[in-house]
Amino acid sequence: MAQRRLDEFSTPKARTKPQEEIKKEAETLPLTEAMKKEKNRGFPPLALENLSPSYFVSANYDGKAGKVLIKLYEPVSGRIYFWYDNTGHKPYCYTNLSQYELEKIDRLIKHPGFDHFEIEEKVDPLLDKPVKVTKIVAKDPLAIGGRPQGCIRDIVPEDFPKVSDMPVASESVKVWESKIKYYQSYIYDREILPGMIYEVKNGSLVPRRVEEAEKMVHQIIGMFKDTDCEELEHIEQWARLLEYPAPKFRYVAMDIEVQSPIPTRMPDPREAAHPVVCVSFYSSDGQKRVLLLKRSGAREGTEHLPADVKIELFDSEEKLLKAVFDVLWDYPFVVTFNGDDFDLRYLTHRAEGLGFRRDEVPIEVGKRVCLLKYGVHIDLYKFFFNRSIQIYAFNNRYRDVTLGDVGKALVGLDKIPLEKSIGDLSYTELAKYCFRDSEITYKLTSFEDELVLKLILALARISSMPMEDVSRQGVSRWIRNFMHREHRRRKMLIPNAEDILAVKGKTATKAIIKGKKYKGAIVVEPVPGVHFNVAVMDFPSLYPSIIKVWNLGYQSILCNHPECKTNRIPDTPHWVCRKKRALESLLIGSLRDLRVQWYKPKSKDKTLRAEIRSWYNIIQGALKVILNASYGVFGADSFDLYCPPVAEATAAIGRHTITQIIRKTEELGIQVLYGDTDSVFLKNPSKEQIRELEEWTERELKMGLDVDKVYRYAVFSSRKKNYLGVLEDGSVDVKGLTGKKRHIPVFIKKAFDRMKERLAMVKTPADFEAAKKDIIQTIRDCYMRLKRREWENMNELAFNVVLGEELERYTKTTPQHVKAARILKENGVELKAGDLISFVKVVNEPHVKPVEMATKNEVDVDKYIAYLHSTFDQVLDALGLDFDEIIGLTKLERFM
DNA sequence: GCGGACTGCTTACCT
DNA sequence: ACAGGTAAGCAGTCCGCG
Repeated sequence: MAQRRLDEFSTPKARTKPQEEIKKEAETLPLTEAMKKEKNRGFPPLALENLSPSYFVSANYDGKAGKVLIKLYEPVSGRIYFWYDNTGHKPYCYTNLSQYELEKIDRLIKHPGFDHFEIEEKVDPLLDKPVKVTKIVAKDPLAIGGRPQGCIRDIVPEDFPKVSDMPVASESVKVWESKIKYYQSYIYDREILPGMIYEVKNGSLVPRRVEEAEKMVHQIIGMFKDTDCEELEHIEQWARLLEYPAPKFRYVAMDIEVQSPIPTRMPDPREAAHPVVCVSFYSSDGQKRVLLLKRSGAREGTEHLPADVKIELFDSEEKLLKAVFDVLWDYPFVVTFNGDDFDLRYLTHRAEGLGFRRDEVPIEVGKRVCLLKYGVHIDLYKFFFNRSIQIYAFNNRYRDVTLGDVGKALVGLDKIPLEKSIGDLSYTELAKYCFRDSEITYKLTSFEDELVLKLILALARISSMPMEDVSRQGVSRWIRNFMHREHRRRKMLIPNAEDILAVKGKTATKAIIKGKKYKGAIVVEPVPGVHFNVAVMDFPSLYPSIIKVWNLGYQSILCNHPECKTNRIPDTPHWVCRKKRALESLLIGSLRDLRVQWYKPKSKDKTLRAEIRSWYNIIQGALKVILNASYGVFGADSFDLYCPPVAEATAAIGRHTITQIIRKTEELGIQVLYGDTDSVFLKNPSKEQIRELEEWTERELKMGLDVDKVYRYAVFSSRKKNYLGVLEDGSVDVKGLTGKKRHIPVFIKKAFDRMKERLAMVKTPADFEAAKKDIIQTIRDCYMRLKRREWENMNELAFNVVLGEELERYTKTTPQHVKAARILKENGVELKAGDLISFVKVVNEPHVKPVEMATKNEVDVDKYIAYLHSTFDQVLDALGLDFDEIIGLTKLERFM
């Protein structure tokens, strides 16, 4: 297959115009007032021939210019430059109807957005053969799709059967690629790479070569020289994307405060009925500012802010907003926490209400996002809310996605607690409070060498998405987009989801859990008890390895070659293609290899400079996030390349793999204590046995099995996904035990943590006797304090449970936290899905009360003792202890 | 009318 | 808006019980 390398692209075939000419055109466009006013500063800031190397950070469709607009960030000046498309690229979609047939469709030909037809040869990946399709080219993206009615993509299948001479079923009329965002389509077609470095030459965007990075790419290729050609090509492409340097970012963090008459309620940003009384900024180039609105009756206050914070007092809100907007017209990156839904939205509507003209406001308000006309807005709330980011990039270090909790967990900085409402604060109290929020937002962006921005940049490169989109969308979009890029590059039609499903069908195995689509992983029954010297062996990224080694993808699974039907997937009726490599297998497989063999080791290599190592660590983290989701997306019907048999096959091969490992392990005379999905826990294996197992796995299964960690000892009950392991250095892994779940009362958690600390000190089996005595004491102590109602405050007894749904939607049952939430609501507290409910168990109906309303004497102590019991049982039976006996003894003592 | 066996719902966790 | 598997507690239902 003749393919161009990614670094060779970008000499657009179409006639190009220099940006000056575009600028002249832009000047004839109806320039907005603000644009004219900004012109002395050079607005729009065009990317001209002499532009220094700049990062492609964002792309959008500029409706006024009717062109794609690309934002380039030039790190030396710290400014954004605009580059408008000058190749005449137009939006389009494909159809299997011929030009002749399409011409009969009146509504299409007369559509104001219709431009022309082209005939193109493409490969249909579901048929695996070349097809001729008609490209319907439009004048603007909304003509293809996006309007509620009368779009080309709907007209074609609706109208053709009616105008056809032959009876045609509307399902046989196909339209492809009509739902791809226009600027994404542009990015794929022009093969420009978001996040990478560009210059402007003869009006075109040209990639800038960085020799140092190319050298590393070369080194990586050398390391993978034994891999086959097709795979190597992809390794090279990924490596180039990941080795090129990141810029130093120039950015500002922002936060606003609004004075609302009802302090418990968040002001509505659509109405923006109340004044913006304070705005703070904290920037990478040293600006620390608090802008305050003069309020009648406000006290000066006595709080101290850091000396370098500049406080500015405004006598009108208009002037304050103008000063805020000046900052937003200036910075290439603006960072907020929830700015999409609050800060930027509120500012915009407030400004409208105060009579600002549209073009004086630097914000573009969308349905769910707020973008900037000049720079790039990153909403950290959206980014940290992303489950994959939360779990895999930050190892679940923060639990609630609030500025305070994320700040505490990642940068050790909490919000300032407020006892009064915003309106009752003095100037300095308000300034201090507001400034702290900007400070946390800033530090969440700057910490660990600007990790967050670099992570977003790396993900933008991998997924070919603008930084704004990548920071707001989920991992399935990232994966979809790099798959789309590859389809376009190979001139493959991007299949419609319903066609994949129709051709490849559904699943064949039966899930254990009711309502699931197919059978998943194996969990081995644990051997209860205390076990010394336990080696945990696992497959690094098992599912991506399977996708790679077994050539899994929507094309290859259940392919139509008769000779492949014998290439069976164990434990399923499925087979997989022998003849042609699937794209998913290639792309995910090469990413996996790069992470495991290059980025993971480099991120730990102490011989490298700290900043290089930190970049490698960011990259391996980005790859981890993508690889961890790369199997799940095939089983998610929201994914555009949804293919249930691919997900099912992956899980089935996983079961087959771990089953074989267990069989081989036992053959080698090693006891398997436990295992889950991709891991086995081995009792006291010898070095020799481990080596033999590793070699056998590599040879027979073509996959690496590593020793992940060795526990000095591990404690298992009979429960799956429940254990405690003490590592050689004394640190303790607790998995799944109630004692670590976040909803349990602090009072019980403290006792559990004491036991954990005591167990960490145990080195030999003999040490256990003393440890058991101490643990018994801990439990008795906790029990007695409950019985005597000796706790410091009611919060210690609170269960903290997330409200998963809106309150009204609990119709089938009423769980306890919902009961407590309803009591809160009756008392005027506003609650929504995602809120944490803190409640205490009490004696009288309905047996729960919100913490703040409960008193010491109504606490149902026995319920807490029962909870203490079940929490400790998970460990006690393995230690040969019995909760009732421990408690019984104290009862005896009391009566003696 | 009441208690035990059972199922279903909900949340939090593991890989 | 990535997947399935497991634990735990409680809500709700059904059935038997002179």
